[in-house]
Amino acid sequence: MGRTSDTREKLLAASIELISAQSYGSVSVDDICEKAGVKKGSFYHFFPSKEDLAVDAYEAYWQAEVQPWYEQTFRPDVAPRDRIAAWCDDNYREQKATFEAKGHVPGCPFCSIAAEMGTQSERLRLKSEEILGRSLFHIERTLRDGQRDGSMPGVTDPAAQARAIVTFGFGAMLQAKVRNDPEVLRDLKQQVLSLLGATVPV
Amino acid sequence: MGRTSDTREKLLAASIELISAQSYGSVSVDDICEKAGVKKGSFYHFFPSKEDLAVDAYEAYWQAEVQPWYEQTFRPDVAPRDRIAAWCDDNYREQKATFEAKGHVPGCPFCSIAAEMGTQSERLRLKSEEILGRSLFHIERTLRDGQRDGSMPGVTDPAAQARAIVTFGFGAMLQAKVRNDPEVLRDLKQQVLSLLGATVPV
DNA sequence: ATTTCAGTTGACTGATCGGTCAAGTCGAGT
DNA sequence: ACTCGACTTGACCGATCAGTCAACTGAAAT
Repeated sequence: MGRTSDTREKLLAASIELISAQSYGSVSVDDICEKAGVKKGSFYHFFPSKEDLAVDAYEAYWQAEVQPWYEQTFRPDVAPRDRIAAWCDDNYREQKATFEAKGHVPGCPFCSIAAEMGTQSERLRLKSEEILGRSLFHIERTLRDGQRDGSMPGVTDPAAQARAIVTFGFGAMLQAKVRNDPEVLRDLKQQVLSLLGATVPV
Repeated sequence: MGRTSDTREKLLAASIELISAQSYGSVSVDDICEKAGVKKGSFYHFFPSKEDLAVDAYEAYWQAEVQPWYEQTFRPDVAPRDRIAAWCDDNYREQKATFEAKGHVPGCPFCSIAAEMGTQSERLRLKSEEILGRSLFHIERTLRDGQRDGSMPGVTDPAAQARAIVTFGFGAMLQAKVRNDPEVLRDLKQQVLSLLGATVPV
């Protein structure tokens, strides 16, 4: 019944691309529609509001782009230490590639929209919190694996140390954006792994 | 000749308050004028654009509020480790106080505007970078002091370790904003001090 | 007391904002 | 082949956006 289309997906893709490169507040519904090659009436056929689109777009972006990369990076057959190292290096490479292509370090899109809209849109904040929680989950599971197989003797409190790694990792992405210099992340791997070397639990 | 007024200062104060609590993009010139009790014509008598106001407002906010706190916190007569501890605790208390008063963890305003506008306004990004560099300066000087007086035996590379502390500290403020929970910062002091390899008495 | 000009005012602009709507179009299921 | 409704279209809405302007006001310096 009726026809189908990929308009919804085009809107999701256009919005995440524009908002990640700029910001939620500076990207208009018209901008998104133009980028997606869609008329505004169609936009409001699929999404009740710009905010609804954004929430769905971040979830779709995670599922389409980030989740597959996490599942690849945190494969159980990779040594725990190498999973963490790959996570750091991939983040570095990605930020560096965007910087060289666009001239700007974009930072983490989930963190950026949370920093911008966290106090104004509880739904956007919750979506960011949820997605960043999935990152934490992979890190924490990795630390537990490393603790179990004895390859990470520095891990004494996986939950707390995973939170520390997430804090440092996304903090470093933020610093790279502030300085607009991807080289801030060059030694991220060593810095994060050294967080696990210290036997001082929190 | 002519008259004087505090209109400029009122605009600076109103804008930093609104933008910190909301975001750059969602605060209009009209909002700022209304909060300052000033007509828009006066706004454009003092500032050529909203962006110019924001740059000046962040600098004025640093000079009026943050710089005095830093100079108090990082007084040379305070033991280096206590300076770092106070910096962490004050940040925790401030975020918690705002959360209890307004219901939202605001995060660091300089980081927030950099996350929002860093890729769009080079002037705003540079101002954030400059101000965050002043934080780094105080931390690094503290580590050098601790290294010199022997009270921080874990300090081997003050510049690098200061960058790590800044990365972790502002990363933690970002996580607190993402989760809208100031208690994320409760153990910031212990976590930061453990970056230095120092043992923390509890 | 007069001059002078920094500062103030409120009405105004054209563009753009998020969002609406009635009138279509067209493809999948029958 | 026809129907149903998912989807598309473009005109439209009132509000708000950043920014302008000429006329006005009043305090400080003379």
